[in-house]
Amino acid sequence: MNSKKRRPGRPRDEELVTRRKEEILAEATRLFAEFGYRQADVQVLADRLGIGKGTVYRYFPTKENLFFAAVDAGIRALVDRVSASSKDTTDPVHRLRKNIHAYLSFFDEQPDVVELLIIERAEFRDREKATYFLYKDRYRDERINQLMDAMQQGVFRQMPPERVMNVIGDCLYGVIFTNHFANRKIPFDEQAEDVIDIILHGLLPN
Amino acid sequence: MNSKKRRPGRPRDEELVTRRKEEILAEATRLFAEFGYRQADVQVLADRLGIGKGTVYRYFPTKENLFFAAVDAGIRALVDRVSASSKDTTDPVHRLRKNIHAYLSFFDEQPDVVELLIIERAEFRDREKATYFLYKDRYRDERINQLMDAMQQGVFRQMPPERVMNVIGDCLYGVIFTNHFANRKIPFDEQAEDVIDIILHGLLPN
Amino acid sequence: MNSKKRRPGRPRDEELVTRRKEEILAEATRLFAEFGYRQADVQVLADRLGIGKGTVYRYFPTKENLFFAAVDAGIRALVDRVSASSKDTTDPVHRLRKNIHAYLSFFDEQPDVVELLIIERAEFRDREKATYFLYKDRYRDERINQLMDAMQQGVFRQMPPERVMNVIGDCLYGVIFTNHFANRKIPFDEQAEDVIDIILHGLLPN
Amino acid sequence: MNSKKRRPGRPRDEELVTRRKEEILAEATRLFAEFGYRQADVQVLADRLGIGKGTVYRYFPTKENLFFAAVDAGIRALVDRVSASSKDTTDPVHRLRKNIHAYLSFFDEQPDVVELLIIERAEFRDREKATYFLYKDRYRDERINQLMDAMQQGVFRQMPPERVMNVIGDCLYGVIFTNHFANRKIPFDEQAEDVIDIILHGLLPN
DNA sequence: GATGAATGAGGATTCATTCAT
DNA sequence: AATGAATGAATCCTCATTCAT
Repeated sequence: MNSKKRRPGRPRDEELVTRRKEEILAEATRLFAEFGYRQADVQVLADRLGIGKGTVYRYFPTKENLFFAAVDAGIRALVDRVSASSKDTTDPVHRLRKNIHAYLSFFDEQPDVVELLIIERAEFRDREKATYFLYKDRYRDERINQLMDAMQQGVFRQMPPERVMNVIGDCLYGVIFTNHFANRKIPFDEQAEDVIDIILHGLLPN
Repeated sequence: MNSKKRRPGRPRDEELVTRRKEEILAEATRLFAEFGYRQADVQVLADRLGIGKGTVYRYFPTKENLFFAAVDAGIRALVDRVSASSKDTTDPVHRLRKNIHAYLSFFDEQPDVVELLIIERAEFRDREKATYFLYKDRYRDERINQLMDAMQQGVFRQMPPERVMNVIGDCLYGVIFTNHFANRKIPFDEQAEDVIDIILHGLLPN
Repeated sequence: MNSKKRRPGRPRDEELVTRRKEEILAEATRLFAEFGYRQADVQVLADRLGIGKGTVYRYFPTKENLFFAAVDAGIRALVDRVSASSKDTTDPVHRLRKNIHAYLSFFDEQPDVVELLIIERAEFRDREKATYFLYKDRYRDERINQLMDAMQQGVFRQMPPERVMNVIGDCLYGVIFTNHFANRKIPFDEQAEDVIDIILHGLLPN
Repeated sequence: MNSKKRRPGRPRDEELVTRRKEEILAEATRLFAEFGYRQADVQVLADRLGIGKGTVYRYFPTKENLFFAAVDAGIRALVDRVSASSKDTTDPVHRLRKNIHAYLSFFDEQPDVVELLIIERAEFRDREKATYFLYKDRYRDERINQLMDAMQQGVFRQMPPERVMNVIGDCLYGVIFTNHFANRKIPFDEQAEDVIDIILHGLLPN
C-alpha cells in the first residue's frame, strides 16, 4: 500500500512536516469555526497545540494562508466522501441518492467546515469565487454528462442539465446553511430523504 | 388636532430622526456589504454620508446595533415584498410561483442584503438563530396551513407539510447564497422557473 | 424676613436664575458623586433635571465651572454649619466639641460632598490648593486666636497653636475620608466622641 | 539542581518578566500620579519607557489592571516599611512613635503613592473598600492586641482598642491627605512629633 | 528548528461644547 | 431663553507579524 519508494537520507522530516501541518490545520479549523476569522487569535491556536506561535508561522506563512489551507482540506474531504459514495453505482437515481446522503452526512459530522465556508465569503468578499465552487467546477462536466445520460436513458425528464445541476446543488447548499443559520436539528438522513423525494417527484401529484 | 403645548426651545423633530436613521442605514448596508463587519469603519460611513462620526453614534449606539438594524431593515423589506407578491392569489401553485419570483427578484435587486445575512452568521456565531429565521418563524404556521390546504385540495401530493416547507425554503436560500458565493450571473426569473419546475414536477418523468 | 427691597421691573428673573442654578448644582453634586468627574455626562444631568443640555451650559459655561461651583456650594454649607454650631459658646472645650460634632454630622448627612473633595484632587491635581483648604485658610487666624486664648486661660496645654490646629484638622479630615474609602459605618456621634476623647486626653493615663 | 529538560526554542525568561513588570510599574505610578487615571495615556507610558504600547499590554492586560498593580505595589512597600520600623521594639510607646515616623516618612519619600490612593477612590468608587484598607484589615487583630496589651500594662489608658486604632489611623491618613490637598510642606518628622504629642498627651493639661 | 518577546497599525466609543431653530 | 442636533478630539485595546535567542 505504502508504495512510495523510501529513499535513504531524511525521509522522516517530510512526514513530520506533513503531520505537523495536519495537526495545525485540524486545530485551526476548530478555532476559526469557533471565533471567526478576525477573532481567531494565532496565539490561542499555538497555545491549544502546545507549540510556539512562531512555529505556526513556520508552517503557514500568514494567517490567511492558514485559513485557506483549512478550507481546502475541508472541501477536499467533502469531495472525497461524495465521490466515494457512488463509486460502484451506475444507476442515476441510486447515485443521486448516495451522493446526497454522503453530502449531508459529511456536513453533519464536520459542522466546522460549514462555518469555514461562511467565513470565507464574509471575510474574503473580493474573491471571484469561493473555494467550494472552484472545486465544484472541476466536476461540472462529469456531472453534466451523468445527467445527460440519465435523460437519454429516460430515467430523468428531458431538461437543461446545467440548470438541473444548479437547482440540486443550490438546494443542498441551502440545506446545510439553513441547518447552521437556524440552528436546526434534524437527522441528516431524514433531510436527505425529504430532499430526494421532492427533487425526484416534485410537489404535484403524478 | 395638533393640540400639544409647544414647549420652549427647539422641538424634537421625529421625522428628522426617522429620515436620518434611514439614510444612515442605507449607507451602512452598502458599507457592510462592501467591507464586512469588522473591516467596515464607522468613520468611513460618516465620511460617505458627509456627517460626523458622533452623529452616527447619536442614532445607533453601537456598531453592532447599527449592523443589526441594517439586517432587520433588509429582511423586513424582503418579507414585505414576498407578502405583497401573493396578496390577491389563492391558487396554491400560482402563489408559490409568485412568492419564488418575488423572493429571487428581491435579492437580485438588493444583493447587499445577502451579504448582510452571511456576515451576520460569520460574525455573530453565538446567536441562537440568524435574524432571517426569526422572521421566518413568524410566518411558519401560515405557510404550513397553506400547504395543508393545497394538499387537501389535491393540488399538491400528500406529504409532511413542514418538511416540504423546509425543502423549498432551503432551496431558495441555497440559490441566493450560491449566486453570491459562486459569483453566478443568471437572470433571476430563469432561476425562478428552474426552481419552480423541479419543485413542482421533480426530475422523474411522470 | 425677606428684607430685600423689591424693586419694580423684573426682579423675578434674578430669583429664577438663582433657583435654577441651585437646582442644577444639587443634581450635579449627586451626579459627580455617583460617577466621578470624567464619567459624569452633562447630558445625563440635563435629563435628570428634565431640561435641555444647552440650558445647563447657559448657567454654567463649562463642566469644570459647574464642578467647582458644586464644590464651593458644598464647602460653604459645611462652613456655615460648623460656624453656627459654636455661635453661642465661648468655652474652648465646649466649642471644640460642638465644632467636631457639627463637622462630622455634616458629612454624615452630605456624603456626596466628601466625594467631591476626593474627585477635585484626583482630577485637578495641578491646582495649588484644594478648595476646601482655601476656605479653611480664611478662618485660620480666628482659629489660632481661639487656641491661643484657650492656652492662655490654661484650658489647653501650652503648645504651638498652628500645629495643634493642623493635627485636629487632619484628624477630622482623615475620619471622613476613611469613612468613605473603607466604607465604614459608625454613628457619627460616636466617632465624634472618640476623636474628642483622644484629642483632649491623649492615650496616656494622666 | 537545574535538572529541567531544556525544551526546544527560546526559553521563557521569568526574571525578565519580573524586571519588566517592575520597570513598567514604576513608570506607571509616576504617570498616574501626574495625570490621574483617565488622563494617563498608555501610549505616553510606553514612550517614556522607550517600548511599544503592545509591550505594556503584554505584561498588564488592561489599564485598570496596571493601575491596581501599581496601587498594590505602593501599599505593599508601605506595609513593609512600617512593619520593619518596629521589628525590635516591644515598648508600646516606642513602637507607636516608630510606626508613625515610618508611615509619614514613607509618604514623604513616595508622594506618588498618595495620589494613587486618591485616584483609586475617585475612579473606582464602586469598590467595596479601597486597597489600602484591605491591606490594613490584615493587620487589624495584631494591632488590637498590641493596644490591649499596652492598656493591660497600664501604659495606655483603658479605652475601646478598636476605636483608638481608628482615631490614630484616621489621623495619620488625614495628615498625608492634607499634605497633598493643601500642598503643605512641613518636615515629616515635625509632623510626626506633633501627632505623637497630641495622641499621647491630649490637649488638656494633665 | 523552535520559541516567545516586541511591536504598532487600526478602529470603536465617549462626551464636552457649539449653534441653528 | 431654551433646546437638542451635530461634531471630532481623545484613547483603549487587539493581534498579525517579525526576529533575536
